[in-house]
Amino acid sequence: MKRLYLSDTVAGEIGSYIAERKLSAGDRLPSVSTWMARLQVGRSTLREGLKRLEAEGVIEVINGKGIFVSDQQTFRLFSRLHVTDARRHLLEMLDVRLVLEEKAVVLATQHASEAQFADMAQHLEDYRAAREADDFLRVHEADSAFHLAIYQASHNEVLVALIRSIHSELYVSWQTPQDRNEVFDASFPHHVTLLEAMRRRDIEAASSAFHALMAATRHTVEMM
Amino acid sequence: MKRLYLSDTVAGEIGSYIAERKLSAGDRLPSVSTWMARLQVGRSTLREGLKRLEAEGVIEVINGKGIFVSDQQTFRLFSRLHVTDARRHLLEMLDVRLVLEEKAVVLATQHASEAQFADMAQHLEDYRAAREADDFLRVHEADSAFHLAIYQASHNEVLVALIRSIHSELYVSWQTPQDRNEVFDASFPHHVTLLEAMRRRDIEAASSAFHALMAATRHTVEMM
DNA sequence: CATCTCCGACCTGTCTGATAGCTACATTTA
DNA sequence: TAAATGTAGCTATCAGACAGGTCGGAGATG
Repeated sequence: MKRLYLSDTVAGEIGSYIAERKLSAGDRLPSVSTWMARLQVGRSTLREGLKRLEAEGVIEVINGKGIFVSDQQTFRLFSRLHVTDARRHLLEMLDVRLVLEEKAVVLATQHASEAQFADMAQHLEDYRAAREADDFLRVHEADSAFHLAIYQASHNEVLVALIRSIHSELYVSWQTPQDRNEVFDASFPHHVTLLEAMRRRDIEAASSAFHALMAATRHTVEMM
Repeated sequence: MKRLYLSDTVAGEIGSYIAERKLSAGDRLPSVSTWMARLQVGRSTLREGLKRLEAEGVIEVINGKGIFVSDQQTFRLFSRLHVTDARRHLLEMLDVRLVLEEKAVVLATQHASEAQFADMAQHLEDYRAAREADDFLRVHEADSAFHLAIYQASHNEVLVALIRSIHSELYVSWQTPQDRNEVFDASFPHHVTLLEAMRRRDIEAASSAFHALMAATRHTVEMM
């Protein structure tokens, strides 16, 4: 049933090229004319393939410079989701985040290395320092980094890929300018408790600390 | 910093056209030459814009027919995930699926309407009939439809959007041609038990039935 | 010698005209 | 009536051309 277009084949071909050579962010790919000769296709066909890879976030084509491997793909998960009730939407997102991150917490408690725990501790320290300096941007960055570190420590690549993809859409929305202090002050102690529990490899305690953290977050959303 | 290319403007323009007129799946868009005249751009530029929208899953361009609004966006979550160990990858996917779908099961048990339960029952009946006819394609379709129905009955739009987006990548992979019978035969009874428990609004029973189902699936993967 | 300017090689962005192939539908034909 | 054919409209692809961005080196300038 699936129609096969040359331009899609081109996209696959170039994607394979990247995968096979294990190229990473910033690496440069052969030029358009090189690919035209190599794949024996016309210019427009090739560019359509490139455009598709670009839309998928695999590559970046820069005028005058060349074709480069992109650092990460960004998707638009909710771009076509018609959100009528913002508060309800936030609560639904929290539900999804809850189950994904709880899994990450459990896996991280089991599998995280000491270096990864140290990494998390550093993010928490940044968190505290930024809060003290009333630098909310950095507070949020540190908070994000802490949670991302948990996902990474889960050693589940699918989970990491998934959360990286939807992170911006899943986490950003509740950054209301109002009452930031409350949100952060309420959740910070739970962060500390969570990290300590994970470090002790105490799944029960880690899980319950995480639930307490999410309960606090949910509470602030429900108050909105 | 963000460079503005005409082809991206085109994509935005056509996207707006769809949003403004609230077009939905299957609706037909003006032809390429119409757009060329309307936006005053060349054909290749326009087609690059279309290719981007196509990659984002917004539209579908079919040779000889025209340009149509697509029913769902599909993004490629694992396109850049270098999978070295297929078996481990499958197990990781199962972990992610487990937590997402368990949440869906619980929510569906609480919130599903009778019509939605009837829908699930119909899919199960299709499942059984297809299995009897040894029509594995339809077996898989019915199975997919059953699980998707659970997500939809959860009434959590974020969950639905998420699972719709990654469904093809999260579920397709273990369709190994070999031993299909075993997989399906082992899991079918659990499907029935699961539906009955949800229908009774018995969260405990539904949850444990779902776990049994996933345990069976995990078992077959681990045997691979 | 150090610095600046300019030019040319190489790259991508866009346009245009032409051709082939696909699809749906009306028309003709057996 | 049903199959074959013609046709209009559409997308897929190609080839060539030109404009504009980027970068580094040759040469001018001090």
